[in-house]
Amino acid sequence: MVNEQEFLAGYDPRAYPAVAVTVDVVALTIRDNELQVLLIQRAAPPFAGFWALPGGFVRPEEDLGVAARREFAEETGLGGEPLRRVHFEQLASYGTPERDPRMRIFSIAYLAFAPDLPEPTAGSDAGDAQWLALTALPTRELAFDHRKIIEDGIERARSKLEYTPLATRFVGEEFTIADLRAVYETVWGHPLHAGNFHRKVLSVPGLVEGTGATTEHGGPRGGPRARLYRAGDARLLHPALLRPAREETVR
Amino acid sequence: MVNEQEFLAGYDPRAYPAVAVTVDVVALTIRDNELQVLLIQRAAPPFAGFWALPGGFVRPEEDLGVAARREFAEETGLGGEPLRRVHFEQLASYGTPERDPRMRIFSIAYLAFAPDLPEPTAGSDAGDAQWLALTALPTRELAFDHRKIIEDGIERARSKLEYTPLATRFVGEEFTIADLRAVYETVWGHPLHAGNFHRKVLSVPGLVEGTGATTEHGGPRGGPRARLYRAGDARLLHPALLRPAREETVR
DNA sequence: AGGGTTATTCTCAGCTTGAGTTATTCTTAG
DNA sequence: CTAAGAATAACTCAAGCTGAGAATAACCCT
Repeated sequence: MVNEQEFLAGYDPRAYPAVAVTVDVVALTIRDNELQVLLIQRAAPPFAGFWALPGGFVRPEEDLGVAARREFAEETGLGGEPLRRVHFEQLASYGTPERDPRMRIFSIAYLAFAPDLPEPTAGSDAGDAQWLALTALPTRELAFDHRKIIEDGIERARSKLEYTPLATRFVGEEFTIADLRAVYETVWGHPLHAGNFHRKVLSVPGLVEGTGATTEHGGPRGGPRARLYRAGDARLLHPALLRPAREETVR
Repeated sequence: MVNEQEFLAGYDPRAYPAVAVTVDVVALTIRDNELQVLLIQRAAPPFAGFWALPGGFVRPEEDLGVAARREFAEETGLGGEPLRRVHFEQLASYGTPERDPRMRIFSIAYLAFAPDLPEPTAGSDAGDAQWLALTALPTRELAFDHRKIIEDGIERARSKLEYTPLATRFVGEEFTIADLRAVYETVWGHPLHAGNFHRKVLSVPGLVEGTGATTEHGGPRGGPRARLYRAGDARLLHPALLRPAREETVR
């Protein structure tokens, strides 16, 4: 047994089997009223033909968050202002020795939240990138431990909706309370009481601020014009917008 | 620009400058009514004489969590059942290119919560390991980005007390409600209403379960014998035990 | 013009919270 | 031995928040 000092001082890590560090991005968006995740189809082994998260090696002088944004941008063709509206945060790291059959690869996963984006095929250099609905995920063959990473990302997203204004990242610059409610219902996967949600959203300080304007028309199936809102300046929601407790998740 | 498949398939990462992956452990405990963190004093450059988190390289066939536990055990001399009572969880990863002057080192930080432990000098192989009160931290010179890592760990601990039974990890097997309250007050850094805390702890399902026994004596300055409790089987607290909102943290 | 749909506002009971109080048990100082 | 001080545990009460349901009004479509 040696301690850190001796280890760092007396040992050349280059003598170790090489390791590599990648970033993988769990990019979530809402399309067609479904939560969708960005996947690319692998062309080469291992896991050729399997679907995988966008990601790749961190470059020598590159910061982790920068690498995650770069990988996301490469696959989606997104840049400039639209890219700035996408929220990135570090999710977790994965480093089981056998997670990649070629060598020891540590992956630092990032979570990205984007408003409704176009199919990524146009303008990107990824031959086979696509948004996939979460409901279609169980039947897909996923590479490496990416299924686990996606599950972790979804759980993070669900809980972050509770106590941060993250939901506003899934909608456009201006939105209605119903738009916001649709985000919560989609991510949490069950319907909410429209009246109570409305009351709650307006009562939490800094969640949304009114623009004074309304939608041009009512909804496609009727109803009055809805008021438009912008994201407020809160970074945490107090009191939080809690999802209904499910007994199973507690124990 | 190449995508992940081409990159992984066509590029030998060994041609890159070598990178290394370490784990660092933010181990928190409560001693003398203060939140304390485990630090070791570096003997060799860089940052010789500075204090640092226990940590070291992840071994070739070693899982991340295992590496974190190993590093913690090496510094504290802890093993067996006492070590099993320590809670470990992954905190975050740090990989800024210039965070270590020698080479590109990615660090995956873990957070550990332990009940009152002895000074780590006895039985460990770390010449200069010690528990340091958080209040003494600002005047210490810390190596690398370890100050930032500790801050992230503390914030994580504070918020995990709210919605998990983590506080029971800072006390012994059996404890009184007052013991538990002391944990919350110490970690959150401000006093709580004893009566309300008592009511709340007993009303959250699965947080604690009574043992039927009481303490042998009353408190050192008087008061009746307190009932003893054990940790319950809840993994999440519903409803959560929220810390009083501080306006500054919200925006 | 009328039926169905939706945004927004109300009502109301039940629950939780913050703050304060009370009864009781125990330690310590005198 | 006794009184003062301290802490546990239980209780009260007002205020705020939640879930459920309903009312109102604006708007789409046929």
